[in-house]
Amino acid sequence: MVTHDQMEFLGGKPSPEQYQQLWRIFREGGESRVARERAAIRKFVPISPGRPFEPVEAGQFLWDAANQSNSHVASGFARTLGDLQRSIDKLETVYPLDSDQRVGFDDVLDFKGDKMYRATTGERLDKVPVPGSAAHLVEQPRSIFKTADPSVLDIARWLNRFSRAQMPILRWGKVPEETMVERALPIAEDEARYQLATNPQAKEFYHENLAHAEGVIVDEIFPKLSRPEKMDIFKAALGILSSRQNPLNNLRQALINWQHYEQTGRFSEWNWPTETKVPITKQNKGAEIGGRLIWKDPKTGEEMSARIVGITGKNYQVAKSWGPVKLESYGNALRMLNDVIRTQGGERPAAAWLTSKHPTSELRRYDPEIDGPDDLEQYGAMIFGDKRGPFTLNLYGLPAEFTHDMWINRQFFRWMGDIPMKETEPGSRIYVVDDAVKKVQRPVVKAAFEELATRLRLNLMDTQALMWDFEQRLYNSLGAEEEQWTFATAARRLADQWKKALPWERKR
DNA sequence: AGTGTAGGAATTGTAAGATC
DNA sequence: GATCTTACAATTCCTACACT
Repeated sequence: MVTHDQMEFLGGKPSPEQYQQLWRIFREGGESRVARERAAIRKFVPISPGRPFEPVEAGQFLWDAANQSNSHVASGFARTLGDLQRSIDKLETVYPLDSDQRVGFDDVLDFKGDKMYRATTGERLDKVPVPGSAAHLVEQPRSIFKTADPSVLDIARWLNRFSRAQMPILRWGKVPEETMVERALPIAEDEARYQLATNPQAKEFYHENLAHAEGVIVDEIFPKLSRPEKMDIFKAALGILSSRQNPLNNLRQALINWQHYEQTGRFSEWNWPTETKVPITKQNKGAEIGGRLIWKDPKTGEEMSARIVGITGKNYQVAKSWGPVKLESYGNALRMLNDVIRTQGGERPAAAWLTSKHPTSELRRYDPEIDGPDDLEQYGAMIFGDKRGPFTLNLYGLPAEFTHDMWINRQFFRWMGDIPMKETEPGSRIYVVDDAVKKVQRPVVKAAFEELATRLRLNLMDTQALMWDFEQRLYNSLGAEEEQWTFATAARRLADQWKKALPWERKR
């Protein structure tokens, strides 16, 4: 879909080349769709069999149509270029494009025999790209958007368009899973090989970055973490607290909880520095542990809110969650970690248990809800969940596991031409959905990356690191400014703060 | 009635960027 | 410089609904 920014990019009256682009989109679409759609397009373009088209003329017609200076549009099909584009997009969802030669809005290619040219510039392109591969987009950063910092939404929409122009959309549930994996692989391989040629160190990034962060933590914050079994337990807490947190907050909360662990021998299920007491009164009497308590701060009159984590004689004990997801989301997993340390008989055996495989029935001792047949062997850390489990295993350097992060989702569904978006309310702002990847989709994405890893002769973790870096380069080359925290930069920042005061003691 | 799936609500501290 | 806005390295829990 063409955004307002893109419309502005066209800069009022398009150049002949841009008319030509416009025309190509309509012409190629028109030839590859069913008659009904072709008829709709002919409303805009006065072509008839036998009449040779003039691309510039046709583009001019489209532009006029978009600007309402043409009677064909008076019937109300489209009023602006954006409307026109939305209509095309709608048609595309009804009548999927054939996987023919159509390419992106601003990237029309000409083929003469097996030779390829960029239609806009006439530039000869040596390599015929794999349809859907975005490698050449990273190679040649371009100004697609007029604003300096297009939103992720703008870019995701443009990327959907880029993919759909070259291949049919593959929607989850509409096509077999194998089809999606087959689609993904050639594109993935092309993009991965581009990465290996241009930024091969990306695959080691994850490991080296983490090693650096560990060094800073041990040297400047908690020297006791130099003991491997303690670092292993710390990493489990780090993994659990990663939900919806960037590395800075993730590491900060893990360090704060480690303080609690060193003092009490267990991790706090809630953000303990926020713990406070609220007197039980007639009005708030009868609330139970786990419930939400809302009260007014007696000093400031400010409305406060927290979860009840305990009840003593006269007071409710209340606290907040470790992060932006529900208190239990972190709390349940931290309780499991405490249980593992206790029942396995200490830090060293607990770490060994988390990093080795056991039948699902044994994992159910800690997490009764975990999926899988009783005798399926899974890593102990999988009790922390589908995302946090593999993430924790990656922190341990176990390369066999797959972490489902938002970049992997964006990338995989870009290959399908269907980066998901949603409206929070009808008519309201649309967001790129980075979350809510269904459980059933995960094995499919994982299968594609496993096969990719095999083809590249890399392990899964390095493959992920490589592709994660590619997707970020792609978004950045299209104008996103995705600041990326890493554990190393987070550790540096936190160590500096540590010297001044413990973070939770700093004045807000 | 039971099972499986999809999708929405709830959860909330931080800091960069925008605006005053 | 102060204050406000926005979005975030998403998950778990719950409910509605389709299907058996």
